Amino acid sequence: MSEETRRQRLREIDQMREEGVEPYPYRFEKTHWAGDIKNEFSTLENSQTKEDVEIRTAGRVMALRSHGKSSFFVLRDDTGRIQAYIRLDSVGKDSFEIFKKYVNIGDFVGVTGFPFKTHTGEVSVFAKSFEILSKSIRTMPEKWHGLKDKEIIYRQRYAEMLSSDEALNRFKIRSELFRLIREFLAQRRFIEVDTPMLLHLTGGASARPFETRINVFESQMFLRIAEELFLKRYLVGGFERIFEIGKNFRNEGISYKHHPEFTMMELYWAYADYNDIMDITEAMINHIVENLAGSTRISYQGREIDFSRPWRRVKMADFIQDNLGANILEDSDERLIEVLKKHNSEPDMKERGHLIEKLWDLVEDKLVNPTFVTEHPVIISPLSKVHRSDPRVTERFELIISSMEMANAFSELNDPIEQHRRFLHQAGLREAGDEEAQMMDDDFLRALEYGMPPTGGLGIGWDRILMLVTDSPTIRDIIPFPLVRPISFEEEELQSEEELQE
RNA sequence: GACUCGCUAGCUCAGCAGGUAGAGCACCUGACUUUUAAUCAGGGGGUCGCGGGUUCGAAUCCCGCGCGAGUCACCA
Repeated sequence: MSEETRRQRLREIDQMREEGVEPYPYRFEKTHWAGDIKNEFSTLENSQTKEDVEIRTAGRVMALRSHGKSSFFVLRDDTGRIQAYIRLDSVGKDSFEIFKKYVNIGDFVGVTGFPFKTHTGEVSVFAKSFEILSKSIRTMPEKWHGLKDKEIIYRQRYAEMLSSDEALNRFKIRSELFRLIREFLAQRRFIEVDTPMLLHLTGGASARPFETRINVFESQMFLRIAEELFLKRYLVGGFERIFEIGKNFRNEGISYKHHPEFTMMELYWAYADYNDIMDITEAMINHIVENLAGSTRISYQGREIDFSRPWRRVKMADFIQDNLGANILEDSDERLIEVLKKHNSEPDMKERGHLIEKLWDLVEDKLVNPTFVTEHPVIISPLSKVHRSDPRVTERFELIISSMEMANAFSELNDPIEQHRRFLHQAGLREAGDEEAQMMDDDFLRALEYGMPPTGGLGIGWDRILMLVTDSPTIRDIIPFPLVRPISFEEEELQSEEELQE
């Protein structure tokens, strides 16, 4: 990495200090944000000044247009960009010299002055004084094309954020999403709780966990793959409407819709069933999409998705029957395998639940608009109640949007004897080599034996909803700091350190 | 994991009949007191992803590796 500019900056910083200009001061009293200034003074006439208003704003210098005895520069903060104007006769010769000599694109600068509109009608700040707040020693990405290299974008997300307003906004939307959820649920008497991520055994979902070790107990531990089993313990304890938003970790593949660390929300609602959960899911996602995208009809990767209610509901067995001609409730295993093979899908295991999952995968991509797929067979739903009028299936639904599973919910199984039986079946699968089968959780069963109210439960992968709302083609675009293969910048960093030691 | 494509200055890219590397932005110097991709003049900056091979000579051709992107397969 040859970095002439960086070396120049380091020299400049020394020089600044010699001249008594601190490159990294402690504080700036900021009274106005870029977006606010633009809004508040948009009604000024061209060339009009408002000298009675004092503005103190700060941000990163994104553009610098120097004209000898004056300069225009653009400051960017997390509300937008605002142009500032500085001139020799307003800040004085010494100060102006410092500006010319030391302010570069990329630096943080604070400005004190008053609002005005330029001849060409841009709301700006007329600087009466300025302060360098933090010197940057690396060059910014190109101002017009920005960063395009995906590798840099993912590995140095800060570089994308600081150079792309679109990126900054994308992650502001992420934050806004979680604010909206909390607001929505608080209005309905749901309270936010938390559960452990570090566990002695995992459960609540079918997935391979990350393994780690704890030194004090000298024992193996797992990162959680779901919040479910602990949130239900809250219900046993007496909580009625709870939710948790947090990370889950699954030691499986990475794809445009899978990321090993992802943000899941689970919600449990005592005295409700899966029909109630369907209603609240529909209402909540509808509410969030409308607020974030401005409409319940959005365009995702060139395809329209319509969130207007009510959403389509199809029974899993019917949908597979209609599309593949297989009956997952009645047909023999052999018949299911036959159908799978006909569609070039080779089952890894002959276990019936696995066959059903594979069949489902074949038809999932037919669903674009929000669709509730309901009544999954008991065999693939170890934590949900048997359907009240059909013992072959459960009171369960998954929400599919744009071929992605967005939510999974059911009338929660609260019969401890039945739950024990289901765990035994899962344990059998595990012994037969299914690494994703659930583990027997005796403490959870003990909790159920104390009694858990009838409950509707829900899990939503909000990252995927966020993909839709921001029209992002991959989940990595909406995870601020996605997982990347560790390597490659060692050399670069080593060199940087050597330079610093000079 | 398989296949396809990519990796050249800090960033965005050009250069590939094999002849020793270029532009724009950014940076430095100078001019310029309402510009907005400011303008004008001049200048510095590269182990062409890494390693090996072919060749008098490789950014360019061949092989291996690394990292990334896309498609497919699998788990939310």
